[in-house]
Amino acid sequence: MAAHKKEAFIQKEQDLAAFAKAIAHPARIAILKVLAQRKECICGEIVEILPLAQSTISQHLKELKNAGLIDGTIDGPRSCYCINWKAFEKFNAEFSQLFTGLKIKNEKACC
Amino acid sequence: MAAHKKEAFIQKEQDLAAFAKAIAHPARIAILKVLAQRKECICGEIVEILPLAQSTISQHLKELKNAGLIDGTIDGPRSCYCINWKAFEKFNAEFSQLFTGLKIKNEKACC
DNA sequence: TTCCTTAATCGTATATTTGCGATATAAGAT
DNA sequence: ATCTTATATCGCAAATATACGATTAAGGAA
Repeated sequence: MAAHKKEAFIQKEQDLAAFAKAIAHPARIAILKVLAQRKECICGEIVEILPLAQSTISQHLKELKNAGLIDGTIDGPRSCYCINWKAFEKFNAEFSQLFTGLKIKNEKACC
Repeated sequence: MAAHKKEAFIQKEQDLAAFAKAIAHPARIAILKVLAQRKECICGEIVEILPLAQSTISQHLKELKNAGLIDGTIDGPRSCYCINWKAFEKFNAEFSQLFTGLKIKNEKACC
C-alpha cells in the first residue's frame, strides 16, 4: 500500500539516493554532458541534440535543477543552464567516501 | 506513448544510468553499507536491521545483483551476498571520468 | 518422512517516472 | 498591439518501481 518508505533511512542515505536518482537516466546524463562541454550556457540546443521532445527536456532540466546539479536563470523566453560543479563534487566526494572508506577493512570477499 | 526511450542513448550513458539507478534508493544504499561492514557475508540479517519486509529486501538484493554491484551464492536455505568491489570501482571511475575530465575546460560558470 | 528455517518468487496495490502534445507565458521584434 | 520565438507547465497515457503478504522451494534437524 505504499511505495516510498524513504523516511525510515538516514539523511545521508536519502541525499545520496536522490543524487543518484537525478543521474539515473541516460537523457539526464546526456544533458549534463552537453552542459559540461559548452563554455556558454545553452538552452534549447539540447532539444536539437537529443531525440526527445522539448517538454521532456524541460522536465529533465527541472529535475536536475531540483537535485541541485545544475543552475538556471530564466531570462524571459531564453533560459540559461549550467552545471553546478560544487554540488557535483560534493556528491562525488560523499559517494566515494561512503564506500571507499569501508573497502579497506575487508578486501577479501567471500563469494 | 512510451516511457523508456533509453535505446536512443549511447551505451556508456546507459550503463552509468543503470548503475546510478541501482544505488538510487536509500534501502539499497543501506544494504550496501551493511554488506560492506561485515567481514562475513550475511543474508537475513539485513531484514532485521532494515525496516522492510523480507520480500522487499530480497527484491532489492536482486536488483543490486542484476546491476552487478553485489555477488551472491544461494546455498540452499541460506544465501550469501557480498559487494563486488571491482564492479563498484569500475563505475566509480567511469563516473568521475565522465565529468571531472570536462570540468577543467570551463571552470567559470555563467549562471 | 515430516517439521523448521531461510530466502526467492508470485500476485497485487499504489506511487512514481517517462514521454508527448497542447497550452500558457514572457520577452523581443515588427 | 500583434507576431515570433523559446521555455515552462498542464494533462494524460503507458511503463516502472516500491512494498507487502502469501506462497513456493530447498536444505537441515527431528
